[in-house]
Amino acid sequence: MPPNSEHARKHLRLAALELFAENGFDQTTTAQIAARAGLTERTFFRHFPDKREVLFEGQEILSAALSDATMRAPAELSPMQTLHLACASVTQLLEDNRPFSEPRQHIIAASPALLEREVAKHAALGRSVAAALQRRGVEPLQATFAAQIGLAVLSHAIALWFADASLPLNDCIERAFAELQMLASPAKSS
Amino acid sequence: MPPNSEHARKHLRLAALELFAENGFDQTTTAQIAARAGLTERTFFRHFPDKREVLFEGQEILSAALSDATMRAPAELSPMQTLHLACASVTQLLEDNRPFSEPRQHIIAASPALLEREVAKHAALGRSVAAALQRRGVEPLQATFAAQIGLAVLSHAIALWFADASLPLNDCIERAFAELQMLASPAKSS
DNA sequence: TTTTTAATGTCAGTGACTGACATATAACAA
DNA sequence: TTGTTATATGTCAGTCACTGACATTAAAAA
Repeated sequence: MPPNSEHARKHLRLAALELFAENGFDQTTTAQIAARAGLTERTFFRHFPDKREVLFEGQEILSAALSDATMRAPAELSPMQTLHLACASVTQLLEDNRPFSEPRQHIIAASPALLEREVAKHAALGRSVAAALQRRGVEPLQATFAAQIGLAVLSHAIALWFADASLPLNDCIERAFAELQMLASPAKSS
Repeated sequence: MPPNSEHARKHLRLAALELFAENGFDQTTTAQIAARAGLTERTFFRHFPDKREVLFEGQEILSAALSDATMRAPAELSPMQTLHLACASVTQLLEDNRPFSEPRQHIIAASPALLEREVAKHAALGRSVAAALQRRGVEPLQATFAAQIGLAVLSHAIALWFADASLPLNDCIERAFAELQMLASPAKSS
């Protein structure tokens, strides 16, 4: 094979993770990351479009999985039922990634710039799911709205899951969708 | 008075708006903005922490209004009733700002970097509202969840409002909250 | 072994952003 | 009026993220 590229990406990601954890995102230069990986700054930018992106790889996998599940759901399901099913279908993916995403969250939470990128990724995920709903015949504005709500529920489920490590993610998802119904129903008090 | 600062800010904002509309965000340098405002690049960065922020002023006003209304709502209201009331209480503010926010949206939508900042502002608004709900006694995770849902409803209401200029924003808000109930209720089909 | 191709290195350059220091201008006091 | 002070701005040098152009290496295939 021609010189392996995955090898370099892996090392760059690892070096970045270490340096961000040690010195913080802002105090770390891309040249330092590249140096620790035994590479040049220029090579860093050949693998990642910008300094932040080194922490956000694999996001497209979740996005694709969620969108696919949304499109493939039985046609008779309502938008929210569709999203419920789609969320349930990506639990395995999220559970596999948990060991990686846990330390990442700490780093991201410590830097406004990284937080900004994180919410941008979340918004992109929302647009992707909304597009999938549209392909099921949902009106554009409705699709965007439903996707936003569905992702808020998923985020809440993940928050519950992070708060209590013993709970399976699937249970958290069930609970989050149940809490959505309670929140949205007009009769319910606090 | 000592040399007026508001004057410079206004001119910088106006110059930026014009240049972004003419040449796009990426093709505009901060030096150009400052030059059109009759100032220096250094002065630009004394008034705005970064190039994007010149488009995002007044956001704190909405954030403060929404948080205040959330905190001041009658104690017996449920979280979602509280947010419904809070949303209704900022319609005037949003309607007054519409002439400014409409052209801004076009510029923002044309630049990924600006879109990223916009969703970051939205997320910050969500954190602020969640904090307000917490001060009403709502549990942290619940508060974050409810705030997310509430802001998604408000966003949807604004989308409806932008889609049909003849509708009053208040009607859009009522409709958006009604649509949330329909979406969330399990019995309903698409 | 030679050729080819993908990955990397080198280097110069742009533009966002910052710190340090100097200057101007308006209000206020003498 | 004149000097003093505080705030806004100018100037300049420097760092760092990011890019284009071109040269170089190393593995794969011919």
